[in-house]
Amino acid sequence: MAAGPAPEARPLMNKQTFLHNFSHLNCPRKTYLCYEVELLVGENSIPLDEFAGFLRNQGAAMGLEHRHAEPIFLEWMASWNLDKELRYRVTCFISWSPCPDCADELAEFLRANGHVYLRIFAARIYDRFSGYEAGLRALNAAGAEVAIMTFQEFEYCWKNFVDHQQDEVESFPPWDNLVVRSEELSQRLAGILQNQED
DNA sequence: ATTTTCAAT
Repeated sequence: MAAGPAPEARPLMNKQTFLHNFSHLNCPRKTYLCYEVELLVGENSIPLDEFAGFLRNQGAAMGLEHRHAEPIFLEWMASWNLDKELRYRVTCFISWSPCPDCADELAEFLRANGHVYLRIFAARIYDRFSGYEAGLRALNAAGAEVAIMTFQEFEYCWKNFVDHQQDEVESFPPWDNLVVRSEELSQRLAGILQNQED
């Protein structure tokens, strides 16, 4: 292998931050979003490591504009200038599912960017605002795959987005009832996506 | 924390 430049050390999430924010046992007032991008070439997908990382929503500080995680992510995506002649799959792992407004913004983005396929795995369903069901359906209808994170996705994030401080990746430490809670949320989401009413 | 929702819907 030729010795290229040192790989960019992309920021990794603190272990406690991940466990606290993605757990079903908590309802933190903040949202974390991990993302990765693959280039789709024929039957293959090529991970684009320069477009992988995580972010969180902004706000809660006095005087600063509150921003949900999704508009920030949309801004980042726009800055990447992904080639419209190519096809990409963008995957997000987000600790709260998108609120109605963010779901609409994401749907609008997808309508304007047919070269981007979006998958969203949410740890929990954010149902604080009325219309959240319709928002998730709109996102789904715009072509996004919307799903609940299962053990597999939590473990994947743990391996790929979390700082283990050592070379060896510790195995993901699941919380109580992870599998059951994830399954319940998946059932609930399936009902939301199938339903035509609110 | 026996925390409960991207805080102020």
